[in-house]
Amino acid sequence: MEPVRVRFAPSPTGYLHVGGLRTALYNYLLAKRHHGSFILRIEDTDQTRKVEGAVENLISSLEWAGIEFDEGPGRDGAVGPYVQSQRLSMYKKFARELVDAGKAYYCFCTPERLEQVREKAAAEKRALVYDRHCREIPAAEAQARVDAGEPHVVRMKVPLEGEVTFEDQIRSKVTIANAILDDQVLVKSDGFPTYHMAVVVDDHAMGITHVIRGEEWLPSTPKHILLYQFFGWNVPKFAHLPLLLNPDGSKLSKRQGDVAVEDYRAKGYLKEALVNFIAFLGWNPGDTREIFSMQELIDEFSIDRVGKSGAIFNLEKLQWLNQQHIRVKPEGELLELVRPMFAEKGWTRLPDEYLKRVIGFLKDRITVIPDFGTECIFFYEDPVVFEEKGRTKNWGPDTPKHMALLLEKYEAAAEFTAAETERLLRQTAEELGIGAGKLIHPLRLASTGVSLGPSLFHVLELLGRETTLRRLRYALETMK
RNA sequence: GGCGUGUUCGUCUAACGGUUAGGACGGAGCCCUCUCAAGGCUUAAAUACGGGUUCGAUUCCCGUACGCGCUACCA
Repeated sequence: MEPVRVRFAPSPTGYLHVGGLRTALYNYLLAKRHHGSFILRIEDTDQTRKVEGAVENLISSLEWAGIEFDEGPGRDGAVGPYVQSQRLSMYKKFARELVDAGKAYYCFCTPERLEQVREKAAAEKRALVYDRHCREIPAAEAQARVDAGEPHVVRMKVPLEGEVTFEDQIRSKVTIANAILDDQVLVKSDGFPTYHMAVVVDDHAMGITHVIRGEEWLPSTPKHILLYQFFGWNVPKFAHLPLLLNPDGSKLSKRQGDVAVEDYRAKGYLKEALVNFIAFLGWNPGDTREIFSMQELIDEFSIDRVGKSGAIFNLEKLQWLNQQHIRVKPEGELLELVRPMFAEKGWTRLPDEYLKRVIGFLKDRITVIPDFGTECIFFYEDPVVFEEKGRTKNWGPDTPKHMALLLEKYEAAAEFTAAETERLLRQTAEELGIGAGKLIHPLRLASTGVSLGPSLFHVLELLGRETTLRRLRYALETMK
């Protein structure tokens, strides 16, 4: 069997869209699964939409997500270049071949005339296709007009009869009658190929075996197949992925939330979570497992299990998955993700060992990386104010007396471990003839400023005797 | 308008003709507990509609409805 070669072919119009990430991911997974090659190709045939820096941005987002390409811009294989604007001569050559073979023709219609044709068709409620006005111009005449410098495009000569049928890997058999197909423009008047010309030429030239792309390409696939036939080339396998949707069911768009991969990265989502989530939008392993690493996805992915219907991008599920991936990520790795934010907040003096333990405490109670810096800030700073709700609930008239007693015991404690601080507290409660809760809650408030957080005695142990006692004295002072 | 394509809990989905239609997120409740989480358990919640085919349809066929995509010298 021939080796699998797939490609992801974005246009450099800005950032990597999450829908694009999924397309790239599925291509990548299939390639890795079959020890094939994953190619990145830049489709910049529309000069008007080009955005500066977009290619670099696309690549960095892909790399962040852990999707490495085997061939592409800056990583030459045998079939480059991998940027379409650098392959113009090739398209020109093949377009010429098509014209000479009578499979394509020069069209001199102006945009205005085309517009009129469409309006007329719309008024008559017919399909809005080109009326083939230039299709029968004699070759010699057409060539003469081209030579004379008359503006023109090249159109494919779609057979008037028959139909194209192909087996989509996801949708099974799809059939479209040639009669309703447009005489698609192949080469624009600026000499650049259209998408339709460029994909076919490049996918063939680059030896692509499987074309996995978004569902929006399904209707134009017959034209592509016709082109393969015109050239006498092997047709690759096609798989058209269902779309990613907004909560209201429309095609996922910027207006209704973040769509750029870099947005999710910036908001503190782990690449592991985003990849896991995006993979499951349209694919599943067939059992009830949901937490998957990239390697596990590679091991189990198959196009057969990709669904047909569009999937709504459900942020809550992503949040849950992020939480799950954070929980299993080693503290040291989390620390590196969190470090820039800590630096911003000025928490640079705390030793790594301390921070790792804090992360250990916090990692199963947060959903997104920045939560490490907002969730329990008492790990990083002494509290200056005390939560009002906690004060009214847990700070009674006797509390100062109790806390003072506890303070004394803690000052004299032989060691300041979780076990010892807890023992001393329970002992004190017993002496006072009250429940331990009557001391624990005020102590939590006094030492952390809030009434939530991990196991109190472990918090105290980590804070250390000095910090704990300092905070207790401060609390007693301010809450007299 | 034309063409294509899709339709299982609110959401992501499982069930390749026979299931009490399963799981997960989110919701509700309970348990655990020094709080908040996490975790465990329980629970509500779906086969768009109408015809066929079949002993039997979520599953196969046809139609309807609705959604979505395409209909550019954009991809």
